[in-house]
Amino acid sequence: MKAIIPSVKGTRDFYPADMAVRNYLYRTLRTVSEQYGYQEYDGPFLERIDLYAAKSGEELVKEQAFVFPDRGGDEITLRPELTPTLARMVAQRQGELTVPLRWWSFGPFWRYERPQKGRTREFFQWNIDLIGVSSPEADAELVAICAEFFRAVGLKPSQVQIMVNNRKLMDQSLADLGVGAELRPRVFRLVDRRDKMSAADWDGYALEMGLGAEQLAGLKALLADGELWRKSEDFLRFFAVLDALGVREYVRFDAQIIRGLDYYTGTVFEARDVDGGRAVLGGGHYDNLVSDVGGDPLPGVGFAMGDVMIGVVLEKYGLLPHSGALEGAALVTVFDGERLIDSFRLAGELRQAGLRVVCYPEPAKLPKQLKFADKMGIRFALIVGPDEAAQGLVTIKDLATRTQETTAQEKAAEKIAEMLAKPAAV
RNA sequence: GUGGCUGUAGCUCAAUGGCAGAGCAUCGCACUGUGGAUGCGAGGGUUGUGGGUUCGACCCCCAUCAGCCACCCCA
Repeated sequence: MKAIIPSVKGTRDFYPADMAVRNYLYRTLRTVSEQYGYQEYDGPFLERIDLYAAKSGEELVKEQAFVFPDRGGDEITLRPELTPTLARMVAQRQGELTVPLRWWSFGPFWRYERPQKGRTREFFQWNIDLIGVSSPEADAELVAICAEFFRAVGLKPSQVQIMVNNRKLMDQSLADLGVGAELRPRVFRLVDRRDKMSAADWDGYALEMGLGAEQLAGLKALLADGELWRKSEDFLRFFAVLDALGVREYVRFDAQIIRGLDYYTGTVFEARDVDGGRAVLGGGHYDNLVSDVGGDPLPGVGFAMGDVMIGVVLEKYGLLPHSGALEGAALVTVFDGERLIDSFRLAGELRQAGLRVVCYPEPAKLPKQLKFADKMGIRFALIVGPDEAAQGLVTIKDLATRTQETTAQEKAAEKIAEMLAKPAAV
């Protein structure tokens, strides 16, 4: 191959088969979102850098956003996340929006990261938030939506688990251990890193930051305590909702889940491939998001799921749709040069009747045309040769069932609908 | 941004420093009114790119780009 201009690093080309996967995700998460009464929204793909500088932390803007000057000299960024945009949109119309808001979105985002498996520089993300209520039930609803999505794509609780914790509970538990308030944020970071360090290093790090030996022992006991949530009234209510919604089996308490983001103030959760440990989505409860961009305080809970990692996981479990097929489509074959125009005419009539129709664009041998239909996943092939043409007939061949019948051309659309209704089997 | 591994046909991969190959896929033919099989055949390569060492480089060295892995980060 010579001199093909390469694509931008970390971007993906969406061939029809890839596009089918992307649309499958979009369709599925839309269905789940809408079943819970959430409304779709979106913001601009370009934002002023100030929007993120105000909030998300230095790392995001300085290291991981695509930033460039526009012709007027303003610093513009390709959006690396949606939450600040959401906060602004809510703040701008805070007086007129009816809370609680239930909003979702699916669109492209860009982060200037080093690409690897499950991580690209251009990706799609599902964002879904419930804003305006602060209750364990609201948090549970979002977690339930996660679980419903997993169920909808065929992921089982044995394959993916949503792990939940609560920062307030952890904060209180640390206080009970005698850990001072000023030290607790650093202990959170420590907890967040536990799987990334050796046990010895982790212990050393803990002691170094000022934890006493008995406090460290207490912390370890805390992290290992799978029943810690039972001490929390909020958690009891939270899990009761998940029970009621029938998704309890997807969710489990894990005191080690902290999440990196500073703005989470209560419930935090992330979902992972059980056999791989990589997070496919994450979210939590926040109290101050809207006030951070200048609005009045308004609590909320939400999560974000990228298309890349969930795609990797679905692929791994063989849950991606084998796409490419032109569902329910028909191919009108071309018998010879003289009848080419008749084929186009028939194709046009069938389209008028509501069918998805491909017309072979030139005369060719019948086997070749049938092979083409096969490879394209087109189920029906229509043949009008001299025999049929003389009587205004058409032969409809069902490639899936290997059967065919000949009918009047006017009845072809009807006949195909009839054949479509029958399961293809095979 | 840091460290490491890997780049050979569309795909998966071979080839002691000595003639760049196979399978699958694609296309054609067997097959002028019937598809997934079979057989035969064809096309397809500046070995990621650019330098260097060597009589000679897919192979060794340097750089660069890309993919992957770990870190970082995970909005």
